[in-house]
Amino acid sequence: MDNSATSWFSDLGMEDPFLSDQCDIMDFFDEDICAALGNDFQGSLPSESNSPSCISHLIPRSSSTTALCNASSSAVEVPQPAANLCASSAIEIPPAEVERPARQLKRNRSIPVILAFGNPSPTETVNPRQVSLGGLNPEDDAVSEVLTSRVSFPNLEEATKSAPAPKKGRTRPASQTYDHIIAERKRREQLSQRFVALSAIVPGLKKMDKTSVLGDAITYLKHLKERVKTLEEQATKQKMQSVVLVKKSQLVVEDEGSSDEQRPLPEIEAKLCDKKVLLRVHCENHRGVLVKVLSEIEKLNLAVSNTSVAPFGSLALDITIIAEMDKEFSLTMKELVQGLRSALQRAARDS
Amino acid sequence: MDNSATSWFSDLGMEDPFLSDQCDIMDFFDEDICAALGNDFQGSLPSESNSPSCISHLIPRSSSTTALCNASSSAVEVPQPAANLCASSAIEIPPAEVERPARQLKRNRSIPVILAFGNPSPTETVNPRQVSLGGLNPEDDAVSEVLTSRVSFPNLEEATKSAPAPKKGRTRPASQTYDHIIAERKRREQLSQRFVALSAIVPGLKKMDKTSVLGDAITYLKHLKERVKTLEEQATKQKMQSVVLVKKSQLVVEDEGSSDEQRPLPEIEAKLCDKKVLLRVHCENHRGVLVKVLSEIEKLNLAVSNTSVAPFGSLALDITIIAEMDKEFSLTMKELVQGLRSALQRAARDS
DNA sequence: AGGAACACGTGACCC
DNA sequence: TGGGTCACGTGTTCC
Repeated sequence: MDNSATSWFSDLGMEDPFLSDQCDIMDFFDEDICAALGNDFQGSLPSESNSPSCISHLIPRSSSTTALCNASSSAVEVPQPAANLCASSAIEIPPAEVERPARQLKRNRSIPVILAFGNPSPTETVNPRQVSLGGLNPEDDAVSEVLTSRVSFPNLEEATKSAPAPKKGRTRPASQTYDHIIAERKRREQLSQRFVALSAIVPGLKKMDKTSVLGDAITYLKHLKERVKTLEEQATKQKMQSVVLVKKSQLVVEDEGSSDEQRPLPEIEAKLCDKKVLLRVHCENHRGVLVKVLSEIEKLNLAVSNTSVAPFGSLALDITIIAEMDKEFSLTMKELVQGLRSALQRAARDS
Repeated sequence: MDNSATSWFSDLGMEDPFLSDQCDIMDFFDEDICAALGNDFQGSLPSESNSPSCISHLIPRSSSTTALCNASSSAVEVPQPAANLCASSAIEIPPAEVERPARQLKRNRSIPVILAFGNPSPTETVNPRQVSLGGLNPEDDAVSEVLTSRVSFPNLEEATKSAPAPKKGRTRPASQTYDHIIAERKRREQLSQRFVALSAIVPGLKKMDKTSVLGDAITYLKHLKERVKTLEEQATKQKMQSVVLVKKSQLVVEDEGSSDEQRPLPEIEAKLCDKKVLLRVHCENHRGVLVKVLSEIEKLNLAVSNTSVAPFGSLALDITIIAEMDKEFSLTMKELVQGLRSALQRAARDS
């Protein structure tokens, strides 16, 4: 039981592909493009912050290793026509260069049974329109106009933090924004992978959203923990159970067919031959139980001639006693067993 | 075994406060302020999108029920100096009105042992200033200048979507952005709660970040699953085995009800606990019977760890043996009992 | 300085 | 259509 809380790390070996590191999948994008264009692009933005997903289009995304359901071939990866806007002039990024497969059609819910937190591979992404540049309305000419004119914003140079020199700013030096973005993506992807891995092992998952998965995983984990606990203590104590009590039934009642076991441990068996008594006691290994048994036996006017005690299992004790009755005093085995049992139960209660 | 995959939902009852709904904690902010200022504010921004955390300051945040570690005094919450700007003019939000306690000093790492995903509760947050509206650089006058002039951006009216009428837009009707934001906050908070709940259950957690918690939870869950599995099959196979077969041996050998028992005297009884075997043999007291029994036991790859023999009556012998079997070698009690019986009968025939 | 982790607001998408 | 979920880029903090 105690080791279950400490030794479970042993199977941390990557038996599961989900838990493998695969940090390498992120080394995919053209660093030159990022280095060359990124700064200019960022510089041309109104200023720090804002346009949350605007710069993202410069950083192509890997084909989402998270997805489980990308076995659907299709593959074609429509190259996103009509990628209008995105800070049109003043930014000299060839839009064809910027491939952005993942953003549109984010969750491929066509296979709902397999959940995939994360982009389910850009298979059959038919609509290429909708660049959705950072919340900006595509196909809205007015907004596009706004963007364009915003790029030609007068004090552009002031807002520009060109080089990795942060001028005066509080925020990132603009060369690290890249690393920041891809690091964050990597983190997110890893987390999503863990989520699908988790949802794969938790049974009976009804809802597949992250919160539900986590919640059900928690209750399931609790359930497992408790089950292990009961199973473990049953494995030690209660395992003797049936064996043991079947024994007792032999003496007292002999109810054979019923598989009703589960009686507590003090199992006592007595045999009589002439005036000699063979006594077997199988009980929990508490302190003083042997003395208790022996003193109880002597109380019953039995003279012990042989005794043997041995531990069995983790917490059981096996006692064998041979004793002899007084000639004039005869005792039924039933009385003997019952007296002994009650004495043992009293002792167990007191301890 | 099979029910373990289906019946664990039974303890879904909210024994755990982390899993309680507590959706009500979100009804906190002043809707009037939001309705009155929000639209104007949003309209005064250059256009849709951008400034990701700009509107958020109008929506005060609840006192982060997620945090676990706010017992840490420490408390003082340095009030982030010089939080000027953020769309200074044109936006008539009294900064005192806008209390934004949670953003600064996000994770209270003063108690690293208790993890707390989420804001460590804004208790005794002294500073109400620091609007820090959006990702804009505070204390940067140039940027502030840029912002100011941006607000006076010429085609502001074009970008303005005043009412919940989305004019033409693709995005949200701007009255729902509130609900969106708080819904998202609620979702995030729930998720974080689940994370701390999970991290409280998984033992031996070394790193406390979400990814590690999830990963360790996964391996731990796998470990538990496997343990339950082995425990269960051990509980069924091994237990039933011993039970049933001891039973059967009893059936064959003993019939207790008649006072005259012990007919075919080799009475053998075996119990199994883990890999330990308790063996009791009650037989006629022939010469060499103990050696016979012991050698037979060793032939079965059982290592005797304790033995006791005592005469009982005139011609009976009572032997108690405790032995252990090899780990890889599993022996059914039936085989054990039968092998021993045949050996003893052979020995009795030969003598 | 620079990586790592987090919460945030936001647009997109689905039912 | 609206509530719910997701991934994204970003600002921020910690080491």
